Amino acid sequence: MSQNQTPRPTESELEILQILWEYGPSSVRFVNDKLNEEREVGYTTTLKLMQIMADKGLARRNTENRTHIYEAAAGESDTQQRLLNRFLDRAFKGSAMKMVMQALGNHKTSPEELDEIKALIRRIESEKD
Amino acid sequence: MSQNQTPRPTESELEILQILWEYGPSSVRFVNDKLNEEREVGYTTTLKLMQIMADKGLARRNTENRTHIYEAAAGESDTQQRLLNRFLDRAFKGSAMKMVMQALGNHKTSPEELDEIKALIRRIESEKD
DNA sequence: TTGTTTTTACGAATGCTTTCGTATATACTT
DNA sequence: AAGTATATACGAAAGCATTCGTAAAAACAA
Repeated sequence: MSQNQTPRPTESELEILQILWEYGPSSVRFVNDKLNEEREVGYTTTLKLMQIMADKGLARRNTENRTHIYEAAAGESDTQQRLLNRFLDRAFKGSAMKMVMQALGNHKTSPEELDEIKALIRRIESEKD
Repeated sequence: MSQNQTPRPTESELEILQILWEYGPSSVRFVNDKLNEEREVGYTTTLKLMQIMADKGLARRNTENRTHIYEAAAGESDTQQRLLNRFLDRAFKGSAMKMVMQALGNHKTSPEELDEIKALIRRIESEKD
């Protein structure tokens, strides 16, 4: 029997994951410094959170050296997909359409981005075989 | 000085708001029954939640009769928009594009829905003036 | 009127997330 | 070697969301 899927991260955990995804395996010090560019967070607060994340299986850590190095256990896209599905259910009763319409409607989307979406739609449509 | 914006609903509160949006002003009994179609929830649990929602300004209630009637204070679209913006920031660092691509890519979207989105894109493109 | 049902009100327990103080170990500096 | 800086570990406090027990009031039924 293998382990279950990694659990859903809390908001603070997600904030840390974003940093791990962007910069790769990092020390607590590094992550805490990054967090403090946004808002004040105590070092031991970040440490504790990252320890919990390792416990939960959200992050892996290398403890060979004194300074432990943490890395995200799950990929960014996988995690986003899971969070998105859940959010979709809760806030939009599962209607991806409604949500996409809201997102496109209210976020001023650039022409280039619209082109990208059109390209994606064409790709999806042609995959129908 | 007027009141601040209505606060962000928690997950349980959102569940109740969905019912209020769908069925309009409702009693605690009605909402609790609806919730119980999905999962078991005690009556006083629902009552308490709805009282808190009234406190927070998420719902308004009419207390003229013995059975209080609650209604959502904010509209569904407004609330969805606010939740979406926040979710976008947290999970997708604010990139609506990335999220839309994920949503379209992984949710099997029907041809009709794709057409709707194409229509929306055309509308956005033509609004450029 | 007396007992039953339905409703609101209140408070408290539980559980989860976040924050941080303190202790201890390890490395670095002089 | 002694003192300072940096790291992990641990536990507990604080805050918030959720759940529910109990009491009191109001309506209804016999």
